[in-house]
Amino acid sequence: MSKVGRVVNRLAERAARAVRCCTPPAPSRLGPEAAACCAHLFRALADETRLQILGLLAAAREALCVCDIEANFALSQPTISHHLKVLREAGLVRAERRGLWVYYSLDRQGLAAVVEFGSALD
Amino acid sequence: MSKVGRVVNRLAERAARAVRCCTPPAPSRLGPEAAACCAHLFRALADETRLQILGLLAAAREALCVCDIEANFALSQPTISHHLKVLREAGLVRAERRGLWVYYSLDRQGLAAVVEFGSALD
DNA sequence: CACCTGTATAGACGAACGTCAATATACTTC
DNA sequence: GAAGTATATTGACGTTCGTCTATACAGGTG
Repeated sequence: MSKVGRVVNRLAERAARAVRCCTPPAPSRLGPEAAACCAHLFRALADETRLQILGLLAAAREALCVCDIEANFALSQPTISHHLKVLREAGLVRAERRGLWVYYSLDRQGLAAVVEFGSALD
Repeated sequence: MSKVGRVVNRLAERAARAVRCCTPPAPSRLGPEAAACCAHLFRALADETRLQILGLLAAAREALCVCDIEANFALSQPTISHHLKVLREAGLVRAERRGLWVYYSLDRQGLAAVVEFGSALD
């Protein structure tokens, strides 16, 4: 059976089961689209190296060039570049070119989103 | 060459490069052990389904049994059980057995950790 | 212009993850 | 204790992720 078919079957089966076991359904506080957006953000934070990069940028309190960041890890340059890209696309850091170097700094907006999420569910 | 060998080589090479390009090294605000711990937490949040489960529990403002949670998703029972386990082990939800059912509720401590992280880097 | 240096991208590979069907476990009821 | 229901665990499979090497691109310098 197709995947869609299986899903439909499962939902129909649930609808048929008239008696709910305990509490009535409550509308989630996090819609599917909001959840997808937050998941993208948290996926960027779900790696030890990326968290340490954020820690470095926070401690520096100023922009750092890639080679400075790279110097703190026993990882190849492309790997660091990859992590920076993930952080950038999640809105957690910003990049700025200065001549030959690219400087990265924290993007407070992304961090604010993290705090917001935690507070919203509380 | 072994992985360790490669890493050692890379570090030695960096030490040899006497001239740093721009800023002096700053101690990270997030040690390796703290980063690993936070990464574990965020990995649990890095999935759309798990975020929606948290949203459900937050909206309910009371414990929900697994079948109630399950009813909100087109996913198999073992899959939901798996997600609940991940959330449990991250300290984001708590489980409590009541007769035949297991009730899940938010664990504010885990959520507080998320907020703390966001604030700490700011 | 040719060359060098810093950063990004492409492609490959193994590990980890989300999902499922099948099965086991925990508890209740007859 | 046998049967039924709610939840957890196991093992398999395809996908995503982190890492690497090799290479491309961008911006300086002779």
